[in-house]
Amino acid sequence: MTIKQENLLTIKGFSALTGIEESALRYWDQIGLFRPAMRHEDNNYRLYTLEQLVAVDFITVLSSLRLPLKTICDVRKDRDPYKILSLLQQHKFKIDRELTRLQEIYSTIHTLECIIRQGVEAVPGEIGIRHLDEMPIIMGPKNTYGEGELFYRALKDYYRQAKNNRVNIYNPTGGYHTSMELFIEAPALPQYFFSIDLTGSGSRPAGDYLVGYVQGDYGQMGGMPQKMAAWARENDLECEGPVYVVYLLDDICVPNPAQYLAQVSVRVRKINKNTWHTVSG
Amino acid sequence: MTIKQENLLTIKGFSALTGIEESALRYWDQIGLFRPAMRHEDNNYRLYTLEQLVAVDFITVLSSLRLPLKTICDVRKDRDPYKILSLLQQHKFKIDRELTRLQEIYSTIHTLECIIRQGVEAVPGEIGIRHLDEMPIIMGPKNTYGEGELFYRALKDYYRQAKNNRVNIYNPTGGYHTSMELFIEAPALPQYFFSIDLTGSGSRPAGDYLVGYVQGDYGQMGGMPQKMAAWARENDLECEGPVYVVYLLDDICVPNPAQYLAQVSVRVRKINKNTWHTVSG
DNA sequence: TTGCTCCTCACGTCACGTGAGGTGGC
DNA sequence: TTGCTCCTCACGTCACGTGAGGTGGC
Repeated sequence: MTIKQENLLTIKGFSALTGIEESALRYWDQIGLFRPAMRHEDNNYRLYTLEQLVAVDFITVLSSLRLPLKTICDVRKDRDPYKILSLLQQHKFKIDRELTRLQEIYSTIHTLECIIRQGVEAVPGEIGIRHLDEMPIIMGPKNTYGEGELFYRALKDYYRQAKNNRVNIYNPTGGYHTSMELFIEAPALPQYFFSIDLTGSGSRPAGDYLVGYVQGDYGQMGGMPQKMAAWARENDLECEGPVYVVYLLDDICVPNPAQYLAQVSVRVRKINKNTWHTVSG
Repeated sequence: MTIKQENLLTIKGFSALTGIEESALRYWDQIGLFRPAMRHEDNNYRLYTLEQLVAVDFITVLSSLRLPLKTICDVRKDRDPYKILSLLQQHKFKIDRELTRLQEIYSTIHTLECIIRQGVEAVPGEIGIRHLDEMPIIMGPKNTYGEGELFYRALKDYYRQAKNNRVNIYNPTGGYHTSMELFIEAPALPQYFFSIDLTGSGSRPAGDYLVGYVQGDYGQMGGMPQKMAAWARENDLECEGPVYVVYLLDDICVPNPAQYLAQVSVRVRKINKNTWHTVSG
């Protein structure tokens, strides 16, 4: 099959047809990954043929997943169908892992969006009854506190074990206090930490919660625990089950820790027939 | 909240906890993206706090999709909840596009694997009846040939329109001849080109085909068209419908065009009650 | 003194991107 | 001469990675 001028493409035409930048084509030529079929005798222009499109496709598919050009180069220099098959197999595994990772990140971003949106809607200091949707979580191990200030050691332990258990460390973290009494006693020292994660087996169940919003740095609950307990009593409610603390706004959104915003939530039970005061909006 | 030695992490500890390399942490410090909470008074060591884990998470999530560190830097310098929300929104779009792209590549690789596997199993020169599964394809426009050697112009047109129509150009391409007669007449000039693509609306239907395997460069069919026609006649078969030519082995797998391998397939119909000779294996 | 962790500074890497200065045919 | 496409060569870029040479406390 003789090659005629008509079937030859200059670098510009070949670039337009493949979508590969001219600079990339020159670089590929330089490192020996992919060379033009020939050079023009007079002006040394690079001349490509249409058959070469197949090779370009192959290179772009492999490099699309950050396979180093050096590796692609080696593969192409000494290729046979079996080598290519095994390479493609490995590549499929890589793509699978990448897909999983991206889906995790997507889910994390989605969770983060929901949390921040709640954060911008919340009024600091407000206390009331609110319906909360189910929030899937992954619980960490029980925290052990010895002397004061060991909150951070517990958090460190939590992060460490999360990494060991391959829990997605990017997910927002919350504090879990086993009861309102313990929360009042030590509002900065939760008995557990948890990650908000769609794949979590645990959850904060959907339902009506007594919810309070507190502005301030991590663990700075001000008088919120007492205020919430008082609010419950005044409304003939009894707190039951655990207290969840989730930071809706933190370093991600606001540079100043004094403007962090936490959501405190705990389930309540009527203890007589008075009506509830419900927060509007 | 006073910071005690106990809550401070040296670069090694912080690196271990976050999984970020020490060199990356130093680089982030250098460009002002993420600085340690303080330096040790005596030895100038970088000292990180556990609160800083949140910021690291945020940075890694954003940079995981190749958002430039400069952009992340700018965002963090002047952040508020609404800006972060809009950034996350954009980021979700980016992830969506990336997911789609990866799924396309996965599917292309899968198709390529199937084709190459058929290529290594095929015996060059062999002709016989074979069951072929359905092959989804996207047809290109009708090729127009004027004078000789215009095969490449047609292929170029096909690629161009494929790009314009956002057909995944990475997919293996085949030739489509509208009838056995036309294939015999001009075996190197198919009336159409097509892409093998799972999302294609067209297809080569599943069924028993008369299949021939030809070794050689693109369009070099040797005597295969005539041989297949003869084979059909000898076995009291009549070719019907289009002839598909797919290169199972080409530049991707073998460096020498003389060793390319094409599969030619065409549907056949019995014209009397003689039994068929079926290829083994 | 040895071993360890940290420091800064400089240079390398990867896959190009971007001029700078020059060529060749209309 | 002008405009256009191509060339080579050199240097820049991005996000680090990798020593080289030095410090500080046990």
